[in-house]
Amino acid sequence: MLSNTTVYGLRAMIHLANSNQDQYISISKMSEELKISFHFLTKILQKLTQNKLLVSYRGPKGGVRLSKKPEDISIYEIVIILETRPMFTECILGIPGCEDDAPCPLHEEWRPLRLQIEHQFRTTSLAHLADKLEIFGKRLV
Amino acid sequence: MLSNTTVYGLRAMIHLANSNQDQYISISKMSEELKISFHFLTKILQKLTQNKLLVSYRGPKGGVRLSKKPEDISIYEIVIILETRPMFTECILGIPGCEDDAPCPLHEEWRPLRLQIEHQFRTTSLAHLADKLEIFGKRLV
DNA sequence: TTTAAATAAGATTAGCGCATCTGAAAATGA
DNA sequence: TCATTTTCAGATGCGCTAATCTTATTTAAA
Repeated sequence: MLSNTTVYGLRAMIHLANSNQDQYISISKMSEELKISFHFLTKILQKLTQNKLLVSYRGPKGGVRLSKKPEDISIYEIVIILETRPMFTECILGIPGCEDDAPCPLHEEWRPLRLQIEHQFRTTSLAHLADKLEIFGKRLV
Repeated sequence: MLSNTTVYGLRAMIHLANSNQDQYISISKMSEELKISFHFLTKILQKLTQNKLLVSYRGPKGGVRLSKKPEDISIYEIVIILETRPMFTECILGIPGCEDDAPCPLHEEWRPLRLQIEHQFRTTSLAHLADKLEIFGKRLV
């Protein structure tokens, strides 16, 4: 469903939403806590930094932090940035040019589900997920 | 969402459901009509044959045919056979052991969507899709 | 000013699904 | 029996994402 890259990115972002927003969090620390390869995580967070979802700071005491409040970051944004395929729009049968006007046989059945998934992703914020982590003791590892 | 293998398999099965059930359909003919590499399609249909969804016959006039009525084959069965990942059960954050009792932060939001997708796949038959192809002129290529 | 800590960026390697190729086996028909 | 058609099965090559490695750059603190 989601690539490893996206999954790691989501976990890292939830972790950041659950951390102190006023300080930069070291990527190496995060990679240890989340059990993600440091170099790979660096690459992923770079992409999120380039796309303005994170702010980075180099040097000692450096790291990354969220660019806006966790309430204002949806997991939709993260997925769009990290996923190479257009998962919220692509045809379930992979038929080129499949759309409402020229649908594949599965189009009508798939459309509402696709929209529902997109809606859920758009309306789920990092803050919401971080709360769950905090309050209900859910896990990222 | 679905691998190429699964997508090709689904298209081929819909094509078969839309063909004469009483005769074997040549894989090479199908590969031409569906614009799928012959060798690759052969591999996919072999898997479906091994899993009893198709019956094959070698030699001249050979090919494959559905093992039961199109009404009785759901696309769920096809996906389960061809997809390597357990897409109807896996955690959206890829966290090992994530389940109702030990959920990840996204578990509650994802669960109903996952179940809905599974239900749609389980209740969509090849016959239904073949009808659409026939009646509404939808396309597989 | 120097050293160490940290991200940035590019190059390289590994693994896996995708796709192809080749030969074997089975069935038909002449 | 023999040639042809077809699926079956195993091996091989390709390409992309995943993962690693290396070097450069920035910054803080001693």
